[in-house]
Amino acid sequence: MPELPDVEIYRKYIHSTSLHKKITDIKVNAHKVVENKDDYIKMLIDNQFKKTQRHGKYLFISLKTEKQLLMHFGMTGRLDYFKSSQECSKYSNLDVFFDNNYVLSFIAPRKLGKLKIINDTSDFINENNLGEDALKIDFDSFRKLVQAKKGMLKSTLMDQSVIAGIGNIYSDEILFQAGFHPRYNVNNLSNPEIKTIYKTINNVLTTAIDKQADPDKFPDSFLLPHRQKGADCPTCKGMIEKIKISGRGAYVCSNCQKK
DNA sequence: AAAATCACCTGTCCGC
DNA sequence: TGCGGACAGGTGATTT
Repeated sequence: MPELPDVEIYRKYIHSTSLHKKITDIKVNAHKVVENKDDYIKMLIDNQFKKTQRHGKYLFISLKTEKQLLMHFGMTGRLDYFKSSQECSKYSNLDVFFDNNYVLSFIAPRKLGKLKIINDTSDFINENNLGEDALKIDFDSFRKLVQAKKGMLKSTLMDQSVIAGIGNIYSDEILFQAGFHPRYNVNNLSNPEIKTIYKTINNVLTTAIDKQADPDKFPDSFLLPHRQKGADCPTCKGMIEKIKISGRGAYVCSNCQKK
């Protein structure tokens, strides 16, 4: 479930479980997901996690040496920290063993995740053409970026080179709460409307983080607990419909969301 | 430039 | 209950 709020929860998870412990061993289970060669990723052994940092949907873990371990969760990635006497998930891509006999597993059943040792986070962000983090960008920069775009609002929100962190689920939530249809043309937005969207992004993402990114804990006024075809809109009790945008499912209340 | 489609993988859900 | 197809919270390449 890895959009910005989920990745932020994972960041906190690593922060509270895995820092400042000696890494005694690692096990690479999915070579497709771990981009480095075996002898290179082995630099984790005898190393330590020192610090966590998130940018959009990417998580960076600083090592005791100058390097960083990059995590990207794809569509199904998650983490688990457990006693080494317990059994690892059969979908684990990488296991990191600590000297306290605990293990951190990076688990991505569809192998769409990515793990990699990198030298510098800002180089990585630049090379991968990532925009500013959706929670850190200021309004003026956001407004300028949006005004330079054309096309559908949902696509703009999900474009990681514009702002980083929003994916399919949370773009639906933001559009629902801001009251715009996913196909709404960004060119038609007024300044106050851009401001509304900016504030909604902030509100939705911070609320989601606050609720551990668990839709079951979200307020009932959110779309997410109702995000299925034929469900009742929490605002107008009309029907939530499913449409397709760029091959992705988008859920919308055409009564509440401006076309 | 933006949108759609496919590919990458594999588990789960839905309909017959 | 069983089977096949569609679909899944991401990204990147390719085509229209």
